Amino acid sequence: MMVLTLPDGKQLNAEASQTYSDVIAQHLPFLTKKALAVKVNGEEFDLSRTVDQSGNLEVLTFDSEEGKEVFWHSSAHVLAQAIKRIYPRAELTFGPVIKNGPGFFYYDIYLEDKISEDDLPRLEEEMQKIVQEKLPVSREVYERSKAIEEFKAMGENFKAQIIAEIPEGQTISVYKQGDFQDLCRGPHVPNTGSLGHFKLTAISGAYWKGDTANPQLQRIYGISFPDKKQLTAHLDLLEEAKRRDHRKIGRELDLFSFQEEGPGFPFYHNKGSILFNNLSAYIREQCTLRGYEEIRTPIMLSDELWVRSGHMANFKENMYFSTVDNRGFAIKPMNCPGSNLVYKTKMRSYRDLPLRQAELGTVHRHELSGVLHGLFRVRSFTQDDAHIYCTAEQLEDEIQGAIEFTTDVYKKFGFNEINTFIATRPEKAMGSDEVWEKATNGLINALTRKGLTYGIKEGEGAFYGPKIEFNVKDSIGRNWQLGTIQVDFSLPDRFELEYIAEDGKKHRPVMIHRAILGSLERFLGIIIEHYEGKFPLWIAPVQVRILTVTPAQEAYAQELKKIFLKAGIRSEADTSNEKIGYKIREWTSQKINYAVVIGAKEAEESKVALRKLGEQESETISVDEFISRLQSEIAG
RNA sequence: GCCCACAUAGCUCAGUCGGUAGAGCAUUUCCAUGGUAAGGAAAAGGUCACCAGUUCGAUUCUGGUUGUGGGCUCCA
Repeated sequence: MMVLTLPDGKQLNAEASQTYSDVIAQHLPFLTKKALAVKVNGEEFDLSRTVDQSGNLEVLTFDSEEGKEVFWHSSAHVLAQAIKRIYPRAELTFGPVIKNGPGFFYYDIYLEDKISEDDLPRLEEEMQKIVQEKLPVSREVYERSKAIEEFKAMGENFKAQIIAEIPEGQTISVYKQGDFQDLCRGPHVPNTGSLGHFKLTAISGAYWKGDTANPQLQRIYGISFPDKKQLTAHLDLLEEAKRRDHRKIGRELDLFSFQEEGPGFPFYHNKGSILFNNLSAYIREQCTLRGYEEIRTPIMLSDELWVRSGHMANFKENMYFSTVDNRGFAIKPMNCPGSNLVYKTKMRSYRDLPLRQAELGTVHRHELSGVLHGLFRVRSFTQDDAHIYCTAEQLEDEIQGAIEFTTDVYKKFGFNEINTFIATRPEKAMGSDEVWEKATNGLINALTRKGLTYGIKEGEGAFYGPKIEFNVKDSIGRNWQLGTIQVDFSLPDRFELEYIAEDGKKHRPVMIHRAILGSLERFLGIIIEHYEGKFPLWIAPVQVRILTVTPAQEAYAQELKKIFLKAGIRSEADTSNEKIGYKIREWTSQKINYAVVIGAKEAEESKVALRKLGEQESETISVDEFISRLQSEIAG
């Protein structure tokens, strides 16, 4: 007799001869349909397994992350089965569940025939058929040599290789469903009928084990949901994301462009430039309020500096170089070395610390051509960077201040759901364990004191110190990684940074690198998509468009423009020879916050007919009233 | 950088089975003088990304270059 404890503390008795399906059918009938697999004492099993231990039992359904993984992993198997039915010569390789990318799962196959996007509907159909066939999924444990032999006999040479590489002592399991079998750790859903609706979302090339020297594989990405409605909802979300694509909106609203002459180097048009400047001004203002000093360091600095900073050793492939007067220079890929040179221009006292040096620094990084992507991934960008020099004792307070600063800024943009991660010591790292532990604890304590929960990204810290990463969720639920706070014990050493402490002796300060928006370019791209180009008034490049009903109001329109300019309101006038309906349409498509329509009546009485973007009604008010309303809205 | 796809007017896209191209929108001009999501007409606008090759002839076929898009870590 086994005793299983559910997450809510309820206990069930089970016979050793029973399977987990039996247990669920007997004790938890409401879960019979939804159950995909079980987790017993932290380990996941198929429902068809017999109960062989007492302990904690969790029934995995699509509602949990782990349940989704099982669902998607089984979906990948169905994809593979469909591929094998249509392309019997295809050889299977890997078919994992993924966290980011164009699908929830993919399957990499080796096949000489090219599969094209046009072939995907046929595969989807076959997958749907496999679900309707309700094939039971069974698990078998194999002995290594037998498994290799069998997969080789099936022509699955990649699978045979994978099996050969499985570490000694690990169980080799094979899952079968109908005419299909695949090597897999599992667990899987009990029956292909437990799966739902599929959509194959992308097809691309990949390499065996990600190495370009290896054979080229074809990768098919897919998504799946138990419910057709959920699938439709997700496809709608993808459509929505397409509508919000910052590259498209950037062109439509005349914000920025890219030119062949500068791949990866954005050109800001006037309106994009205003947005950029507004972001910068906001960050400057906030930095000043929080006791930061602003500096500006050169774009190009001599090679020796980059040797000293370690960038030549660690970052060279991403840097641009130049030779001037027979001396080597590098264009800065980061701002920290320049900031350190400023630090060293005078003897610093402990009374100067913490010294918070901010820089809106434009850096250049040579990214691989294939990864460039609108404003999200560029080769030249401006960071809202800052370097805080402080004593070890001040570290935690400074980190806490930086956290508060960061979350305040995100909230200003309506990013209310913020997730934080701590990236810990990587394998290759500088500094003693003790120092790392202290720094990591400093980060954890600061987060805890702010009442923030955090995830751990094991081994993902920088080589010179641990970091906090901030993630935000945008208006359509997508996650973006934005700022980081990093503790650095290495650069102060390399640059021999010092301050005179109370004891009259020289000490080494600790350095914190922090960026909130990260890259202004990327951040701008994110808020374009987040707001769908409908920026809040305070940051909008154009806040009001003046629309004349007839050309007779042109003079009044120009007068209003001047008045608005003086009042600090960004406006433009549409005095074109078009009907008002046409102008309203244009104004709407430009997503400008307000329209003021002026006809003969308004011009006569110094009034405006005000209409807000997204609203149908307009309201006639005096110019003064309009200005004071806008000013108070801008002030927030 | 690698793989696949794409590159035709400012934008979105047709088209040419090899005989140098077209629409809608935008632009300009004219008419209409208008009240909250497209009034009408006309004109102008292209070395069909770039460089070679094949051909009597290439925007079209072939190769290369550049740029753009989707991928290229997830692990049986």
